[in-house]
Amino acid sequence: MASPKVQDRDLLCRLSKVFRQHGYEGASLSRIAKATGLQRASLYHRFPGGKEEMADAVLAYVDELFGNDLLAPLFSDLPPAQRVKEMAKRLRGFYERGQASCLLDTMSLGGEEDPIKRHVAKSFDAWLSALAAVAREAGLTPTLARRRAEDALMRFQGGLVMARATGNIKPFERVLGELPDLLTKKEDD
Amino acid sequence: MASPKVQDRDLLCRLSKVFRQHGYEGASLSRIAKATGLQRASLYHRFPGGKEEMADAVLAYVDELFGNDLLAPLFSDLPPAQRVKEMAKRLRGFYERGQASCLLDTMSLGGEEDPIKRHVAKSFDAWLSALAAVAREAGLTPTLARRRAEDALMRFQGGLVMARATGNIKPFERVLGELPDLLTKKEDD
DNA sequence: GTCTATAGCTTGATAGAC
DNA sequence: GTCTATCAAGCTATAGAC
Repeated sequence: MASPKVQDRDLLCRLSKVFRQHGYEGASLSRIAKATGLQRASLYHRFPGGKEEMADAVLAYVDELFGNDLLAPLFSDLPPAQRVKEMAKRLRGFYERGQASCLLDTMSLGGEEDPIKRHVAKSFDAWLSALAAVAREAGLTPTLARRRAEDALMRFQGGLVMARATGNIKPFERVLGELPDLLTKKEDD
Repeated sequence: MASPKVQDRDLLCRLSKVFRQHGYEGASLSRIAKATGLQRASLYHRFPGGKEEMADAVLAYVDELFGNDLLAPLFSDLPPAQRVKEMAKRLRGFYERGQASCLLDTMSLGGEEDPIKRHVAKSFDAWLSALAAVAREAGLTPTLARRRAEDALMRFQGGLVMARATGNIKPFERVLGELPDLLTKKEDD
C-alpha cells in the first residue's frame, strides 16, 4: 500500500499503552499486535530491530510528548506556580487521573543494565532537571530546587504506584494539587 | 529424600527476590529454577498450583515478614516517632538501601483484576493502616493520620521507583529520614 | 505495507524413574 | 523430594506472496 494502515504517531501511541501497562517483558508481540491492529510481520516491517526497537521508539515518542507538550508549560512566561499547575493538569490527563502507569516505571523492571534502562534513566533525569529549573526561577537555591524536584517526582511516581496497587486515585490527585507549592515555595507549610 | 534440598523459608526468600526484581510475568520458571537451585518439576512438587501458587505464597511470606518484623516496631511502647524510626531502619535493610524493588509494586503490573492483584491491594492497605494507627497515637486526627500514612507510603514507593529508574538512592534515603516527623508531627515545617 | 505461514526457541506444566 | 524427559502453547523473528 501507499500509505500505512496505521500512521506512525497513532502506532506509537498504541504501542506505548501496551508497554506502560505490562512493562517490557509483559508486552508480548501478541498483545502488541492486538492493540495496534497489525500482524506480527507488519510490526517487524515498521521496526526491523524487533521488540527492542519498538521499546526504544516508544521511549523516544514519550520523550517528545514530554518535551513538546506535558513539560512545555514549565518554560512559559507565566509565574512559576502557574506553570507547574498547567503541567500538573496535563500530566493528570496523560496518566488518566492515576489509572495509567508511567512508562519509566514499568520499563525499569529487571536487573541487568541495558540500552532501555539507560534511556529510562536519561528521560527521568530530563524530567527532574525541568522541575528543578522552574523551582530555581521561583527563587529557590539550586540545592533546594533540586531536592524539591526529586520530592515532586517521588511523590508523583509513588502516587501512581499506589493508585495501581490499591485502585485508590485520591492520593495521586492530592499530589498533583500540591506540586505548585512544593516546587515554588521557600518554606513548607 | 527425607528433608528438602531447600527449606521452605529459604525457598520463599529466594522466590521473593525473583518476583520483586522481575514482576509476575518476568518471573519465568527458568529464572526461578536458577535462583532456587530446584528444577521445574521440583517446584511443582512444592507448589502444585504452579506459578500462581508461588506468587501467592511469596505475597503471604512478605505479609508475614511485615507483620512480624518490619512493621512490628510500630506497635511497641516507645514514643511514636521512635517507633517509626525503627521501622524505617528495618525497611532500609529489607529494601537494600533502595536497590531492591517492592513486591507490591512489581506484582501490580498488567491490566486485569485477578487474585494476585487483590492480595497486593490487601497488603498495601494493611501497611497503610499500620502507619495511620501510629500517626493517630501521636495525636493526629484520624483524617490527618490517614492522609499522612498515604503520603508516607507514596513517598516511600516513589523513592524506590526513582532509585530503580535512575540508580540514585539518595532521595530514597532522605524519605526514610523524614518518615518519623511526617507521621507524628501535627504541622509540617 | 500488510499479510499468511512457519521456523526455532522458551514458556508453564506433567509423567514417571529413583 | 528431586530428577530427566517430554508436551502443548506461547514467544520472538523470518520468508515470501500479494
